[in-house]
Amino acid sequence: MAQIATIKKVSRTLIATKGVSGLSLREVAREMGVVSSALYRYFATRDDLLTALIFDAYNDLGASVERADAKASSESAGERFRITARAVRRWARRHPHEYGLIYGTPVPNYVAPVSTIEAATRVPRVLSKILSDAQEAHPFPLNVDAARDVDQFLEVEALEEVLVDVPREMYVRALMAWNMIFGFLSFELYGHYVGSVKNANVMFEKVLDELAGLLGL
Amino acid sequence: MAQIATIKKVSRTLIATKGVSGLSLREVAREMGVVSSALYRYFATRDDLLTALIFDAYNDLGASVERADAKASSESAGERFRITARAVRRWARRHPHEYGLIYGTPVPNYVAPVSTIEAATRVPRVLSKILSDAQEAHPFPLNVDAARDVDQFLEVEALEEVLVDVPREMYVRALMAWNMIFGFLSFELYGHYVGSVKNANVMFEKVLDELAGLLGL
DNA sequence: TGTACATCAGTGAACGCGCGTTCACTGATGTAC
DNA sequence: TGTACATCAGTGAACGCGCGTTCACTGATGTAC
Repeated sequence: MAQIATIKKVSRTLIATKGVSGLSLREVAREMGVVSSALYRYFATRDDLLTALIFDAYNDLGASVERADAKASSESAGERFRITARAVRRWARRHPHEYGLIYGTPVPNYVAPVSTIEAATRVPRVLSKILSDAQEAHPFPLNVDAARDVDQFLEVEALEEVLVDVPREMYVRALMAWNMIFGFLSFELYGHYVGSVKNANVMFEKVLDELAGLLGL
Repeated sequence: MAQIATIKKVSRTLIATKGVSGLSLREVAREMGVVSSALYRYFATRDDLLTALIFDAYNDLGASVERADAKASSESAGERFRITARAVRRWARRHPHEYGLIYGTPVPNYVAPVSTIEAATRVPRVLSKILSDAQEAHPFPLNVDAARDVDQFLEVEALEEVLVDVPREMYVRALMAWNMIFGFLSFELYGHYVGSVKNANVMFEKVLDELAGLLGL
């Protein structure tokens, strides 16, 4: 295995036990049975390693979700929505610390490079495609008011490249659904459902039902 | 000012610049012009200080929200809901790092003591009171199905103590609204709306409209 | 009113630790002629 | 086929740093008789 891949793999298991702030080049090196300065051949700095991990996390999540949707291509839009949302959740539960890397509290003073932005849109793109397919199959009655001032508070030009063929009337609800899915996962993974939700699997399905209703799926 | 209060105050400003993981007793001491061992008179360990800060954050947020709702007591339920949700958001934006302390990625290996749990329910309690008042004033048509298996996946006994007089049919949507508000703030504060939402104030209002609709407010 | 003692807040040195990063280096492997 | 050289992966010592925590201590303030 290329050393870069090994370093990243070890880093991921380290993050899984100690959290992001506990990731240190020295410990990665120790774990690999190599001297710490050896890693500088592959990553110029600790932040560069972090960037690579963040980039990979977005892409790994994105690829999982794309795969799930591809397998569900013959299903109804409502079913596709649920299947892809479940894929997001499955990935998050399997990789909680990588989830934290991309959706948790940002590392102070760390600035994500532009390259991660594109990777970050893979999930929204899938959800968006489902919405536009649904709208095409049987149009959902749209509230005309909902589109009127949307350009006042949303970046419509940028959004149009992700929410392709999704009517502007749906933008707010589409963003809400996206946000709700990740908000749910943060609550689930970070323990805020302790004492209120005892079966997150079922609760997630209920939330998906509500979101599907909101989106006309 | 009692030294304990000073230590906490300095810790909060330190967290605000360096993040939670950057909080160190030595730096707090330095900032106070005191030797680091002096702090051990007040906090037996770094984690104890962290616990105090988390406890305070929940209570500070809870008190803000309670105050906002108390001032809005003569408003309609829909207006009270919006006012208190805005109070949550205002607090979060003014104290982003304390928000992160309680709703961000948990500190690895840190276990919150039971005492924080009660403090954490202050916000849900306010939202819940608004719901039950609304239901009393003009009952919202409830979907009977929504209450049937609720005890299968929710901690109904515990929830009944927070969601007092709120019909079980509303539990799922009530939890969703609570989760959505904090999910929104995490996205806003952690930069996930960069490139899609350009005016979070307006977007937040749209989200509140949708949630109010869902809750029958 | 004065003395004796206890309490309290903070001092300063030290412990052992881990970190990111630099730098001159060695030794193995691959390439060119 | 053999020699000379370049490339590559990793070494090991060192830099300067900050951390949490312990411990015996000093000196000021408060209290009791």
